[in-house]
Amino acid sequence: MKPKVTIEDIARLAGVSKATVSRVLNERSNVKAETRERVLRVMQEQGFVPSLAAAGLAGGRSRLVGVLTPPLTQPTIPEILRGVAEAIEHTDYEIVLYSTNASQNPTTIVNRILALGLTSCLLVIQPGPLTSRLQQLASQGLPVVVIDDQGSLPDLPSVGIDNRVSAYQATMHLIRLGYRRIAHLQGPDEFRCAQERYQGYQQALADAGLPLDPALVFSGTFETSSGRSCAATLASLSPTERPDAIFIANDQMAYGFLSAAEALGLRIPQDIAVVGFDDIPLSAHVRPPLTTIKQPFYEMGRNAVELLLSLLHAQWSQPASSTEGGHQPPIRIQLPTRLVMRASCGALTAHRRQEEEPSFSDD
Amino acid sequence: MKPKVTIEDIARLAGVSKATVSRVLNERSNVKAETRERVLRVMQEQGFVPSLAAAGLAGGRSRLVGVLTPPLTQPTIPEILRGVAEAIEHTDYEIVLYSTNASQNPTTIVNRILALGLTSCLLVIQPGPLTSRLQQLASQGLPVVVIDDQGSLPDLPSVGIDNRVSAYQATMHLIRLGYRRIAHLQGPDEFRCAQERYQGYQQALADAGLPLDPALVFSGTFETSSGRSCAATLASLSPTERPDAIFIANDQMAYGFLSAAEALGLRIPQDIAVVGFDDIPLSAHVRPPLTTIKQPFYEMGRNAVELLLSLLHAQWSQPASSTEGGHQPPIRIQLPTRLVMRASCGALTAHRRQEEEPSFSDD
DNA sequence: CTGTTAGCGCATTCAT
DNA sequence: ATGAATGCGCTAACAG
Repeated sequence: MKPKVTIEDIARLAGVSKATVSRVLNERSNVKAETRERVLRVMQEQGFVPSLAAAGLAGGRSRLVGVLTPPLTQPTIPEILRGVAEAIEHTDYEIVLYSTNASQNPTTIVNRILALGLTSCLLVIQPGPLTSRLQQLASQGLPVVVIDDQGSLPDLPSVGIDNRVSAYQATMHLIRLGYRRIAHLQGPDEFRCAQERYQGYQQALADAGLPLDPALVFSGTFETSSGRSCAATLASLSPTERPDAIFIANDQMAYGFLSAAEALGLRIPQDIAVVGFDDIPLSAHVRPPLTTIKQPFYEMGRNAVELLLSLLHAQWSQPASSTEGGHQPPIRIQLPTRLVMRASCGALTAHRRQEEEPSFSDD
Repeated sequence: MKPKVTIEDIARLAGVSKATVSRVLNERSNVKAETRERVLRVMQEQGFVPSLAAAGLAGGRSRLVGVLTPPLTQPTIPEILRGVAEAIEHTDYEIVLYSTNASQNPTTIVNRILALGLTSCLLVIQPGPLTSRLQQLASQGLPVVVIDDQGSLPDLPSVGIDNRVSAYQATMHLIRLGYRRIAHLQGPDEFRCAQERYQGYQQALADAGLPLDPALVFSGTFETSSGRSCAATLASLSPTERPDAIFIANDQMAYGFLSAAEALGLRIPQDIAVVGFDDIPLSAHVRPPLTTIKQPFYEMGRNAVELLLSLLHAQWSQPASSTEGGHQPPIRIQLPTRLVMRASCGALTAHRRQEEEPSFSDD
């Protein structure tokens, strides 16, 4: 079908041995400059591209990175993957995509991935239930990097954000706007990020000398429905009992809150100001547009790839580093977040800025 | 690091030759039932999974499907990819993801993909500029399937929708609601789907005995800004000149229209009813929620994979089918679309249904 | 039905 | 600095 150009062809045409061609490909050992150029030229002419499959097999070092993701329709994922793809683009690696749907056991998948022997390293988004398995693999020497946009922060190389500080900023923003009775809708306790965001909320109140009213702290599931029931609860309170603002631990719940609030006659932000967390694409387009903490998803993807590749290369350099965990201190890349101000927090009620008009990006 | 279990191990433990093990793996030739079971058992015990890389190399038939996509942040893509991933899931193939960003020449990428020799077939979403290159490859025998959510309908195996019929439905829906002066905002002429949608619009008017007023047909770019300028134009018309409804060729432009209309004081749907095309996730959440034609993106992904794999297997079965194009009739899978009624078309103004309330899905 | 023999395209020892 | 030989893990002809 397609007469693939092989190293052998190049070798013949350039009048050298296959080994030499391989040498100029991998730039490892020394090749006389003149020879190298000749080989390179022939490769150019023939449009030669080495077979990743064969190279991986022979060298034992596959240049495929496995990327394990939740369903791509989860709103945070595409932007992360865009960062991953862009970072990979600049390397000679390729992405093997393993997109899991909820119905399958992730551990099984991981095992299958590894057994296939295709990929030599793994990038995992939202590790969730398979954290322990990943830790085991990592300690056995498999380069693994975790992107924890949910902030699970396992004992693994990871990139993510500082949830505590970010939540602090969100809460403090409300405080600065003059709100005093500030509620919080938490994520589920199992998520470390939920705890951290709660801590940030607490800390902000404390620093501002505001009391922490347990009656104003609601527990949610990170899903839309939690937002709705929270809104219902607040709507049933008398205006004096009711908080004047709320920090909601993720945008998804905030959507539910907004939508239910509207139906229940609670005006946002006049009756209750809202700040969310994540800044997924929809957040700019709900009514009112949601003030929220922007997670740098794209950058998380990029950084994760860079970290993963550096781990991989480090492993290739140091051949016999203890088969069992060399127990390197787990690397953590923490990216800055940013408060995105929109209408839901009430900051723009006085003087709306054009930038914050509901407009849709042109792509 | 990880002592991979090889065929050789299995062969030794099961007391057979490597070839036999390979045979039970590929289920091609006959193996005595007893032997097969023994081998299978050993494989189970050892947790053996054959190396895709090696199998591909040796057999010349890689089980990796290359998937070429625009940036994942384009709103139609994640849902398509979800379908692709799910379909692949059920097979023993894996996905190699090539996500392109606008800045790179897609033809170069395609060449690189093929040269790598990793993948033996290609799934292309939104082929756009590289259609001719793909056709060439396909005629050389490379299994290629195109998902044309933009409806470019090349001379290649493809899955998509019937844009003409769908546009007809959209327009006819407005007509049935009683609108008589119905405008259309077109996509760019280069896109075949834009033409087809325009034809559907025309046909609907004709069938209803309504005149086609060229002054009510606007040309756009499929981007948000087109929607905005179109809205501006309509706002400048006197109420009698102004159309009472508009069919917009994609949702993206409809967003611009909605957003600008609001700013300009045009009420949707009271002043102008709007129907879009695509039904991307945002469409349920803009104000007012957008009535639109739903493209079955998920199913498109699934069907594309199935078609691609069937092509691939067909090729493996018929060994020497003309190196040059056997010129099979280009297969086309056409999936049904569906009109999703929301508020922007005015159909719900009288009796709103709960289903159409702005609510957010719980996932 | 099953074992034996060759490679797939490349990286990596050895030699020279 | 370069060539020759060996093998990665597997499939695909061959033989028997």
